[in-house]
Amino acid sequence: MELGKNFQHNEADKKWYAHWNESGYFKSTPDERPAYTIVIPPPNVTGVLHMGHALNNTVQDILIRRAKMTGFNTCWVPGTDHASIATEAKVVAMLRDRGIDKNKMSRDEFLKYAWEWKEKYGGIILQQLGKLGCSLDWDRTTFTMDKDYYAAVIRVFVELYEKGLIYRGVKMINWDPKAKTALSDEEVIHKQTNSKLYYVRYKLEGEGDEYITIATVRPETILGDTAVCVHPEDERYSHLKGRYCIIPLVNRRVPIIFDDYIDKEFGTGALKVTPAHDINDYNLALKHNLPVIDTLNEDGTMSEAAQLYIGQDRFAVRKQIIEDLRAIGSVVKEEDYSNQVGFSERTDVVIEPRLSMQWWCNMQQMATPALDAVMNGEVEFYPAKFKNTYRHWMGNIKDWCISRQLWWGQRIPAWYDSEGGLYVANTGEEAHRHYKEKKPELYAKFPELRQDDDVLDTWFSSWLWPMEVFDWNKQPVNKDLAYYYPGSTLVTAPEIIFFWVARMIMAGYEFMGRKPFDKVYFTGIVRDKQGRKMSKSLGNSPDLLQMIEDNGADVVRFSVVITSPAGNDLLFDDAQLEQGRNFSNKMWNALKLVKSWEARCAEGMDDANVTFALNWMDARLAQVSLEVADMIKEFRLSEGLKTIYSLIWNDFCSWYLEWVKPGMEQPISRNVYERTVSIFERLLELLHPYMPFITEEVYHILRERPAGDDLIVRQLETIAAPDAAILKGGVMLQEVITAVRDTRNKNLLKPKDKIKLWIDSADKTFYSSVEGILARQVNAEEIGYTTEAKQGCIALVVQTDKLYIEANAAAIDTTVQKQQMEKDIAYLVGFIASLDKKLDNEKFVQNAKPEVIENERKKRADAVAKIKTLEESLSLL
RNA sequence: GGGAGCAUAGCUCAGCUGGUUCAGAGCAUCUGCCUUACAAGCAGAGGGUCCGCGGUUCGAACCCGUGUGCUCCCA
Repeated sequence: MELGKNFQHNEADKKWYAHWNESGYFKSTPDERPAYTIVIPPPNVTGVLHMGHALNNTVQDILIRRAKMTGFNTCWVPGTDHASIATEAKVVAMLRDRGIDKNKMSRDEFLKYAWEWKEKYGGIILQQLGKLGCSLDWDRTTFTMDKDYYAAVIRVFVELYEKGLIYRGVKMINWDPKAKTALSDEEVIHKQTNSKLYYVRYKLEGEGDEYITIATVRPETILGDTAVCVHPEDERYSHLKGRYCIIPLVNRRVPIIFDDYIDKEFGTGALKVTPAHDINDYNLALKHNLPVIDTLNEDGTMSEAAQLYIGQDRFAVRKQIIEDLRAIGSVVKEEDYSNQVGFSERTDVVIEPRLSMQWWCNMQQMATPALDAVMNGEVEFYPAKFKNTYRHWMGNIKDWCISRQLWWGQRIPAWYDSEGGLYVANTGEEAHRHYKEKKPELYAKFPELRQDDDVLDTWFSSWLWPMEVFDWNKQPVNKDLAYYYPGSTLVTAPEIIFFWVARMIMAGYEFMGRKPFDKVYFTGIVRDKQGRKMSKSLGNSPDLLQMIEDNGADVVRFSVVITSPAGNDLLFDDAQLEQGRNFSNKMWNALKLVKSWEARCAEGMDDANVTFALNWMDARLAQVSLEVADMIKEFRLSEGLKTIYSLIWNDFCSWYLEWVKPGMEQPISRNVYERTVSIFERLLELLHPYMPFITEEVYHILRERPAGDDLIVRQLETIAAPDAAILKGGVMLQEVITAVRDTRNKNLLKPKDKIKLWIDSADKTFYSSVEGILARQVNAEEIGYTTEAKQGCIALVVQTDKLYIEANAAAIDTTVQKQQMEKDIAYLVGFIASLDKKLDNEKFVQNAKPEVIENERKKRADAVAKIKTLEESLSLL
């Protein structure tokens, strides 16, 4: 079979993904094996694959594939969430493009369009995950607005309402004027912003020209001021007790009030109080019984109540009002000021604190078991540092605002009668029944109920994900749920620890009575080369699909994982793609080499000269397999990949293949060939979870295979501890080869110049076992043994063995060699001195553990022996 | 303002319970090679005040304190 110059990823990716999928390898049904379950963090239905997804899902796929190869029945559940705000915005935009105004259509009409949009675009991101190689059980694909899922969300709402944990109330909420909905605290992003602090004077009521000056960054809210507040102990203002001042422009008379909430140092020490637009001011208003004037409309324009600028945007008014205030001489001064401003996570507009009637979920009770579970390790966090973050949030948990003024989402199952009476129920019929029972007379007159217009926060549905993907609501006791729940590992980004992780844990305990997953692995954030977070607005996120197209999924996976230490941020750089490409190429070439031997196999050859290589490679494989198993267990995936990379490139390609490689046109022993192929297969096994496509392709080219013999489902053998002596021998052999090569280089011997190598060592057995390998690797035509110094040779020392290179004397220049040896001796002398200092120190000998002392003595003895060897060799040069 | 984390080679990071085979890896750099799978390669090399200061200890990259710089989360 003729192999191409390179691995052709485009064909192989497509071919193998289809093969795996069609062979049912991604599917899972409960059986007697242990389950390994991952529920995907459902990507937003409006989303397209970006670097964050690539990292997150590559990690999950690695865990799943590895588990698959180690005896688990793996189930990775795909799906998407409906993303209320984002999707509704998309649909509104789509309608606008078609010349349709959302405000002029009914809820049902709008939802029809929304579903149309979802059917058309909602599956894109899942297909893209397939391109990345994700081994998802597609038959289990779930959407948070599926009929059954919808019902589950409603049921949970009703249950929590009946338990008294959900209630309706007026509070200060975060208002998104663009999406025109309330948001939870978690959906507000605080950013440091450069603002202006304006000092504005309010005239005091009464005769004369007395003023009080306040400082504000939001002068447009002046129109809603209903008091000015100062600290009771502030001497500057103590004379103002009982006085009133006049709000400029609107000429409203408001009291000067006193409260120790005020920070005397900030601004002028006098605070304008705008109860409708600031939570702290609102609290003051409650305490001091002040009126509340809401001067903003839902879209962020000024309301009728503002009296001025009605219908104008809040930011335009901010500029205008300052000019107008300046015109009447009310602006005292302005200064630059840096403050934290809240922005909407979804629409990126500035959030308005707003008093509003919303639905709330009291989290206090649910938080307790969820907090305990993480603190006592029942749910394990990796890295553990996130336990702190979690504890902090859970310990100060606030009620969750769960209603959204949108149409796309689960509509709140609350109905109102004409008197405002409230009925919460799973269905409209049920609500009517309650109504009829409770108020038969009213019912007789007005049987109609009006359902609440709002929908629930998307996270109020996705917190049920780990259980509802297994059909919890419809069949609370079912085989899948019993088998797959709790999930093994949740892989997600730390930024949604509160949004989602914490709430899933709460929901798990509240509704299942059990945790939703055993472990949570938090990946890092993907950043660009300069360390900036990748984002649409910065435009620094590469086109991932193009990247997969150009490089193949394996290379993208490689580059994403190789640089991503456990739980740390990932700095993505194109250089890593190159490294991955080179690695693929390396394996492809190794395949070509091994394949080229297939036709040259000879039976019954004497393998003695390469036995060491075979045994050593086995031992290295065992050693690395064990290391990698530990690393993956601890989510040190990047280290695992580095380790495998090095095993394949260095140990296998650079050493092993060179050691067993037959001479030009020479035959190779059948036994050596077969063992080489097996070793190659085992390397592919190790690498497969990281780079599934090329490994599967190479696996199949390596040998003819019966149907069903696919790498993806191969089971890893249990590994016995490697033979330490062979490993040590391998290191020694490599050291000798490197040292001889280096000496050749330093003495300006050409690669083609033949040498004779003389060895003076106590361990002749070892050298005879590697003689053939050694001779070829250093291009020696002969290897001999000696017990005395060889005159006229270049001497070198490896550990405590002496080696002599006999070569064409004319070419030899020993200057560099000599310098190196002198340096080595000097280093060792210093080393011995430091050891002596330590060993002569009584306190050390008294306090240190015996084995430590013993080790120091041994080091000293070795160093002494080595100096002796070096000196002898040096005297020859 | 509260909390968390980080600082080791030019870059990205390992370094588990303190003990000179522990100062490491990969990438990058330099030198020599078109050597019979691979120049997307091979062989070899150089490179660090382990952020500063103080302390604990026989011994500190590692533990404690402090300063500086950076990052993240919360308010």
